[in-house]
Amino acid sequence: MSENIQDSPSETQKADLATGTDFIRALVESDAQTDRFGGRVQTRFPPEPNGYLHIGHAKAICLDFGIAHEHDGICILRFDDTNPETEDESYVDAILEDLQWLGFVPDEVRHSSDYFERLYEWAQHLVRVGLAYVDDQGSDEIADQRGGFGKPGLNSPFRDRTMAENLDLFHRMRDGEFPPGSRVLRARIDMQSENMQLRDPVMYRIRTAKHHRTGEEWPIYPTYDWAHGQGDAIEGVTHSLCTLEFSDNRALYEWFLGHLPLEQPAPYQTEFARLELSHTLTSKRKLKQLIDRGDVDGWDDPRLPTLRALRRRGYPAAALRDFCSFIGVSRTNSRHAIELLESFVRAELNAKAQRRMAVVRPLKLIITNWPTDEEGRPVTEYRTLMNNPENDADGTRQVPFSGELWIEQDDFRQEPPPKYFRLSPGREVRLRGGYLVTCTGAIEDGDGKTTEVHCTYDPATAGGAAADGRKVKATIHWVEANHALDATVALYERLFSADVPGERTGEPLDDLNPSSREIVTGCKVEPILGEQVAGDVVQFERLGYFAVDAENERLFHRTVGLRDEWAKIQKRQSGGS
RNA sequence: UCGGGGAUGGUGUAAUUGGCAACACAGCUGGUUCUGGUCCAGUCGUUGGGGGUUCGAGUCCUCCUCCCCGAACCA
Repeated sequence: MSENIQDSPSETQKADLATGTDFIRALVESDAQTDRFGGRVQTRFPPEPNGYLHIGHAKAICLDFGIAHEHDGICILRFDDTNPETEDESYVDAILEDLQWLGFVPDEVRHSSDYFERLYEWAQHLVRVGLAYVDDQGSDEIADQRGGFGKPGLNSPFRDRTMAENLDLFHRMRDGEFPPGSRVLRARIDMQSENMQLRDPVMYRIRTAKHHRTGEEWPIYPTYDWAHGQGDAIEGVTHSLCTLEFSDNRALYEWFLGHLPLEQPAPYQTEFARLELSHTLTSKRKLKQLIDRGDVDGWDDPRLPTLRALRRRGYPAAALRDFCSFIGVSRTNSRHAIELLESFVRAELNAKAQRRMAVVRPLKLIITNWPTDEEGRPVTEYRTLMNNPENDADGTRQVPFSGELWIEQDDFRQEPPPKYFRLSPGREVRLRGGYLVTCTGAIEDGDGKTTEVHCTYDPATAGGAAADGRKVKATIHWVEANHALDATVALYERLFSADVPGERTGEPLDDLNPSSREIVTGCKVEPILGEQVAGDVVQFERLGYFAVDAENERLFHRTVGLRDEWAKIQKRQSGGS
């Protein structure tokens, strides 16, 4: 199930062009040379188990694991579970599963909650040396006293308690003597600091919620700032990589570690820009809102950027990894075009996905000169088609063919527009892997809608090549009508129509694309598609890549469409630009 | 308002650390092709603004502008 990604070569040519160095790798490299950590490199990936992993996490994962492994170091998966009110075991499992799918195996799995006892000891140490105190105020008062940008804060009236009193109170907090919210332990730093993070930040709060691992053992819980760097130090992390919004927390990270009796050199934090993608969102809160409102079906709805959704949609993990390595890391806030991600998906799938034929919007095609049997039914024969012209090793398959076929409605026009190469009266095209056929006419219903196309075939063109070397301008796909399987196809478009959801109005939901999903039933697919299993991704020739749904093997999710030259031409013709 | 960070084509990332601004995506043109796919060739186009140092500046100095983050007992 898991792949050894360190040893596997880049999956695509593009990935080979990825830059080998970035500012973080340069930093790590220089530390390795100056022997700051005795030549050791260790990282960690620290998700909070309160939501699902998304494409943004994939970037961090590739970085954290990539850097450690490049230096023969380890990367620990650490669940940052310091807030029992929002965290849950089910997310732990989901994160493990998604991480493995992405292709990474943590060298160790830990939890911040493993360190509660050690953290408690260290906190007492800080109290003893006068660097932490118990504040009896509520969160509103503390917030009021914190001041603002350019406005210094006020010292808490409890800031100068004696060490003995602080220690006693802190012990009693731990013993559960006080109600939630009544007291906190604060670091005693500087209420005048221009860095708000340093204005006596809270280290412990009192909570009665049941913790998913420690149960009711602890009535007090460390905050992120008090747990994170300490967890890094306990594990032996050397390079603590996180996103830009934690930049101001770095001073606090260093302050805590600088005042603790550590045996090893302290790890240090480096920030990088988080991954943003056009036409989508990675905010947990907003994602949850989409689900709660019913805009999407759930956390694995293929329109979402969560890893489970991407997997369900058919995005190969290798494409995600290649993409992440290609975009690199920097400190510049930016938003990558989702088209770039898609180009990696196509590159990977073009090489790996087997070809199949499927007709999404069927139109009957009758070959009027096709032989029939004694009972007047069209004779069936089997054509041999390549499973993947990009990879001979994938071999061939037999596909039934007869004089009664389904073709795509788009592939016939009674009156062809300029540059339209497909079927229309009098026009000859190739049925892929079959024969050259010439359209002799079409039947319409009362509303002028074409219901049946009539053609004659040239028996001398079996396989699709004309003996006389004559060329046709189009090759279309088909499915033999009497052997066809019915299927349903889910066509996806961008979830948000705007490049940057919410840029106009401030509300991303205003930019929701109302037609981000179209479910088409009554599709006709070749019989072998009945043998695909959940998660398989194939190319429907001329249409795109499609993934077999996990529960319904006759439901195909469109992973991504093929590049479509004809669509571009039409767009230009309709005066697009 | 204070502090921190950032700005290179349409988009994103690079530039041997002061020496011909490159790569990819997107676009466009053409070629190949039994997928209007793939592939191949070509093409378009870039250092936020002013001043300075220098033979030479994306890179150094200086002023300005704009953008992002920060005032949870969230992470």
